[in-house]
Amino acid sequence: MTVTRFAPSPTGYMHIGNLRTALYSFLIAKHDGGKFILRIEDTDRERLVEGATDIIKSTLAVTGLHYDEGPDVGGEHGPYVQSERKEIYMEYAKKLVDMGAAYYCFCTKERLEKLHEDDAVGGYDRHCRNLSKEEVEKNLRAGIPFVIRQKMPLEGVTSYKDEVFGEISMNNSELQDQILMKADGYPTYNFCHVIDDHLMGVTHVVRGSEYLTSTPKYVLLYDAFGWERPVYVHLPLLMGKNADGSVSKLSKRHGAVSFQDLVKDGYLPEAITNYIALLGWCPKQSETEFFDLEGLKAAFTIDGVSKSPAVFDFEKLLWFNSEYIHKLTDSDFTERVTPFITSEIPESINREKMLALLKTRISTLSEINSKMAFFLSLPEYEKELFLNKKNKISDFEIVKTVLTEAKSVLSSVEYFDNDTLFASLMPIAEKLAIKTGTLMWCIRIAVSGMAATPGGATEIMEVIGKCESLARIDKALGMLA
RNA sequence: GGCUCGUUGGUCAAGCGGUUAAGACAUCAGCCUCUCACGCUGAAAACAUGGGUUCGAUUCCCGUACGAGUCACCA
Repeated sequence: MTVTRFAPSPTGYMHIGNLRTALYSFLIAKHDGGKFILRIEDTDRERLVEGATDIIKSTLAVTGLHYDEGPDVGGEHGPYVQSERKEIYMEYAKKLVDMGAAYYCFCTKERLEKLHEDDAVGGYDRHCRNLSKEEVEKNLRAGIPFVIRQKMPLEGVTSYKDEVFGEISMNNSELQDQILMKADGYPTYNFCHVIDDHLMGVTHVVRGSEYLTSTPKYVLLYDAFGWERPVYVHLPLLMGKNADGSVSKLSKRHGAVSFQDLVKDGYLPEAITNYIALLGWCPKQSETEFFDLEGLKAAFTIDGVSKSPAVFDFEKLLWFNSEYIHKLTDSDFTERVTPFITSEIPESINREKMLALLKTRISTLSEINSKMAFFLSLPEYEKELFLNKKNKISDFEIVKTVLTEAKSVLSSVEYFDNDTLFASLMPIAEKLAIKTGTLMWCIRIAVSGMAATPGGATEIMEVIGKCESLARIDKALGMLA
């Protein structure tokens, strides 16, 4: 059975790149009916951020990335938080030392820093690699702080196969004797993820391609323990476009890059998921780009994952989002957009009609406020706005005539719904021998005060009602007098 | 700098030795229309570069350029 995991470290918000990794990891498992595990990698005690784990969990929940095993839900391989598994790592590290694949290192931070500054050395000089057993015992007994390092082969080549990138080989001489256990007793990522992945039965390791070149070290660990190596699936990076046109790893300076920021800006979780699924992956033979989670599960295969980094395109996300908003039923839309509405909507407004009109014209939920403002109060406008070349309105006389006629017709209309209004108003066009467009242009400007509006004149009047419509027409007439 | 990886229109991308090199977003034009939006139609727009291999390379190999990642008691 395919078992994958998402193993974030709780250091803050949920980056969109992380979410994509979680998504792909989830999909790879679910495509095969496998298991998806959430594991919290909190071994860096200094970067730990309060509440970060909750953000991770809630993000996975709203995007539908439900995990079969993990904190809260449990499972047979728990605990799923690394800080609660501390003893396990030391045990395995010591095993490695006994096998001669790792060693104690008593070098001080100061010494390491000095090595670091000296470019000629190029990393750790393996000073403690050949300490005698007696020396190690003595240091241990003396309570000298230590770390445990992996003993890399000095020559030869280590290779592994990645499902996306193919065969990757590194000269062992390139490999540092990396730290497995830190002086504070916590393991490093380099060590504990291997232990956990093995213990938890993870079959496919899915993660960003920044791990491509360190994976040989992990593979060596599996080999040392005599464990079966997992299938590696490294994902292309997500990039952002800089102001000067260059690209770099997607980060805050490119805009809202955390899931919650995007949601706060009015993006729908399902639109975000759909869009990021397509960044670095393409379905084999598909006519559509629209996928819900079920569709993704069915369509997702690793051979559709690309190798080259993808630039995150906010324009396209925006398009996906507007498409998803348009597809919402009116009641779903109302439910989801309401929390974004910041101003009071008066009773006189036909709220339902207004939202229906706006639904197909906004791209993010937060746009609702600016788009609906003119319904609530008439914006200031110049009378020149009535002039319109296409509708052959070159002077104010015709505007005045139209509005005067409209006012008298409207006064006797009882039900202000779109169809009735349209039917009542049309005779004016006939009477004055003008086009529908000309007639409606004058009225629409009067009731909206804007050149471009969501919906036509009659739809707008349906929303604001008889009283307000007539008041706005009166105001226009006053301006023109 | 060493190592690893990548390079098809502005962006996401299909292609997997022979194609008029798909499609989507964005852009532009036209149509539709009670303005806008939607929708429809169309346009412009790409195989980084130099060598091979081959009857034939976007596709395979090598070099170059450019880009990215990585070289932590971070993950």
